[in-house]
Amino acid sequence: MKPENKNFFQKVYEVSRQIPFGRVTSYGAIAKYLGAARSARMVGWAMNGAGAIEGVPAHRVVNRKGLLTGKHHFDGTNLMQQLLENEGLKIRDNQIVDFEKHYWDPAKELTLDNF
DNA sequence: TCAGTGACTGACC
DNA sequence: GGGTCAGCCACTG
Repeated sequence: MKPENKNFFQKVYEVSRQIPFGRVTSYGAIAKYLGAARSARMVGWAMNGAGAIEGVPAHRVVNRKGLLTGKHHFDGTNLMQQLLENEGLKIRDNQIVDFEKHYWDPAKELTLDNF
């Protein structure tokens, strides 16, 4: 099974599922990893449906500034923040504190061999 | 069918 | 150094 055989959305879910506990990544990082760096919006759109899929931690995916731009898509107003705080992350003003330290780059720490 | 919108990003002025 | 613009493509009315 090669990644080319999977839909873009499906690949986004596969990558998201492998985000380590307490780590976060960005939409662009996933998009770039999938070979569609300019389609970060599609990653965000994919996350819109990721909430309905078990095992896909959409709350660990934020924009490249570490800003929780998608928090309103969660049930609770601050559910996304609570989930991140539950993983040891600190949120301040809808933004992840020390985002760089918790940043997880799939292109560096993940290989397509896993697919 | 067409146009508008969106959980983004990089380039340009 | 900040604000603006274009590209990306699926979904909706």
